[in-house]
Amino acid sequence: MRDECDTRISDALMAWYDRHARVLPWRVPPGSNQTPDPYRIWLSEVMLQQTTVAAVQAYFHRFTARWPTVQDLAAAQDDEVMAEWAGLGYYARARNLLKCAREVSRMGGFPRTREALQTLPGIGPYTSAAIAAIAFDQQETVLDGNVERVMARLFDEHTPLPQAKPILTGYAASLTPPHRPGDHAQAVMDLGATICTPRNPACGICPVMAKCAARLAGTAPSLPRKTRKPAKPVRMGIAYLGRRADGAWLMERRPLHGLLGGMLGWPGSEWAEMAPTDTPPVTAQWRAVPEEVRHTFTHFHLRLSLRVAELPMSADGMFIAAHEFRPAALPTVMRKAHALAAAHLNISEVS
DNA sequence: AACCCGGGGTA
DNA sequence: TACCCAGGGTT
Repeated sequence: MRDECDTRISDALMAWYDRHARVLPWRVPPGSNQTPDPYRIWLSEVMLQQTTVAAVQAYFHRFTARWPTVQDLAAAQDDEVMAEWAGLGYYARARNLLKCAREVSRMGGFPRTREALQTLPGIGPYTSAAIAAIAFDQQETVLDGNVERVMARLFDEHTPLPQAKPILTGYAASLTPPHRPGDHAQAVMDLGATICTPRNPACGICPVMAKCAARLAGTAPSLPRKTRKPAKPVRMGIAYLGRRADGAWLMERRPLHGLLGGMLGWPGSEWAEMAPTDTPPVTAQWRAVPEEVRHTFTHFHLRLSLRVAELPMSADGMFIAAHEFRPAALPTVMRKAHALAAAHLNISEVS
């Protein structure tokens, strides 16, 4: 934290933000007399981790309608929260969200400093700074993908990420003003999201174009530099979608840690680069579905073969009753598998 | 420091 | 296809 900053750039940014701030459901508009609700700021920041604003909005509305306060969320059941999070991805966020809500509820409210916030589950360097600045008006500096890009361009920094992170943090800190640090943070992120975009930045309408070293050098579109990531391997697997005569589905709760941790899923093989062996969870007349489910995760492509069967009422395993089965409560790959299997079984079910 | 962890939009 | 997105946790 520092007391002086480059006011030429930050003033221009703030003036732009006052006129062009995005309207977002968790945001207090610039010039408003409202006080930000730390619960809503925290919830939005966690949802926005590696997730676009467009994808978050509907989830934010559902969560805040169902759980208006952190105490409400703290009192929720784990399964309800995981089901409500389904489809948003990075499911460790949902588990940490609940842990965090319960700690905060027990403490009687959110701590106000970056240091204290960062000890809470799911709150790291970025999110702690964002909450401290936006919800509690503290002079903290956020560094996310937007800020990295804006700083790399403003200062024409060619050091590749992630090596450049400390350098870019220094630049960002040098611009953070003592007044309205939260609006400043949101201004930089709005600039990165709407003007200083990864490709084809709109330098011609940028409020800080006169101070941008990369625009002067003509290097803006190529910044920030990043080390190339290796190509994703393809993994294969088999999933078994068994349905009883009463409409109940054979499912399993995935282990708490690891891929899709804590979510409902279909029993099946491991997902590996070697072709899987066909080992059904229960004995039945399994039929192969001719098409595959294709899905891409963070670090691999999955090609999932499906087997379907009608199971006897006496079959062992965890069954989800027809009236409790909701495709929307499944992670996307499991929802895709169900949609394909249902089409193959010619089941007419409302999703 | 390296690795793990979703899903959707975009060029 | 590859990159991007209001990153954090684990080892």
